[in-house]
Amino acid sequence: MKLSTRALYGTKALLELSLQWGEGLVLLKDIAQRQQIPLPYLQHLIRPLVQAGIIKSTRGARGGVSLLKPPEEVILGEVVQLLEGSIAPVACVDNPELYPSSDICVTHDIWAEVKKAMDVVLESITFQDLVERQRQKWNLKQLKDRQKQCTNEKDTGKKKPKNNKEKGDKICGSR
Amino acid sequence: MKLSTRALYGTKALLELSLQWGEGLVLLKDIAQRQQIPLPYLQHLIRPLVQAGIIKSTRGARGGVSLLKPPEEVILGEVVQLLEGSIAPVACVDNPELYPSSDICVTHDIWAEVKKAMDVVLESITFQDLVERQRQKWNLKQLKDRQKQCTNEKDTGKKKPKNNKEKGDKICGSR
DNA sequence: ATATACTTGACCATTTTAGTCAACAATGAG
DNA sequence: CTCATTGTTGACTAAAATGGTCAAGTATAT
Repeated sequence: MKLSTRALYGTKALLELSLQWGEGLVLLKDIAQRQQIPLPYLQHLIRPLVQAGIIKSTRGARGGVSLLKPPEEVILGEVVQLLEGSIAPVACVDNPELYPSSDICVTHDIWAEVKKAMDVVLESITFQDLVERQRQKWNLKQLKDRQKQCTNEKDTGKKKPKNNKEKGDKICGSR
Repeated sequence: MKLSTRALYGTKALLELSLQWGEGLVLLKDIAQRQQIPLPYLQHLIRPLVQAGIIKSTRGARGGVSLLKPPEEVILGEVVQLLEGSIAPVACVDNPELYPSSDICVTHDIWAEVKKAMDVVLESITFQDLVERQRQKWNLKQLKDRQKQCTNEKDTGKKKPKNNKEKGDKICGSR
């Protein structure tokens, strides 16, 4: 029941784009570096998103990619569907007509319920939600770091604003 | 996000055993035939269930397998876990400590929510539930078949009780 | 003894995954 | 115009996972 790296990387890439919504084009190279995704792989995996009209891409010098719609209109469920295909635990949940015994098979119903539960979550989340959650996380972390600093330095009054670039971290979800 | 055939087959096998709870030992051969599972494969895949103490097995003539606990005490979630391993969409959901960036990664939180939603469903279902659902399905089907028969035969009064063996059907979930 | 059933370990073909590489096409800057 | 830049496309591939099979072994009832 694992998601492929496509869905994981793709979601992260879209989160990057969402965070920079309204700031023009973003280089795939930069996304790849920030999210630790092999560039040539990223170039391939975003294809479905471009074709579905979620991402706009511009070639050539000063080119790049960007969201085509505001983050609040991009549904996580739709994105995962595009990157991963159906998240149904079994194929017969998607098209029961191909499986004659689906209508008398109780396990079929169960897997359909599992899929439904996942859908409820994925369809309820937009990339704007992700953006807000991310910013909140950063704020929390900043706060915690500052507190730690204060206790360490016995409250010297020095203020070191923390920068948001998180480089070199092992990416959660990569294998 | 597909389940492996192990989880699918294993669940079906346990459903068979649950349906025959209290009726002594069941032959793997019979389960394999009824659920269209290759016998040697079935023999392997139920191993974790035996080791976990969900299934009891007896070798030799007049041997077979059976449930060790009543179906209402066998949780679907536990079974899937045993057959499939964790259903977490990404490994870092299970052990965030291995992934340093988990605490600042919003996508991590999302996949954790997805897993939680699946867990709620899977942990709430016992094999007794499956048994009851299955029997209800059979009853419904019987009813429908009888109605169809009546309209076809212009109510001749003839009663052909339908047998429950569903042979030759393509199994839902098999690839 | 022997037929019956589950057990165990080794093995294997196919498919999927996670990429890489190279050639190409479009675009802007100088 | 041309050249560096940046995304596009298709072919290719190593490694892992999947979905089994096969054979030898062990326990049990008759």
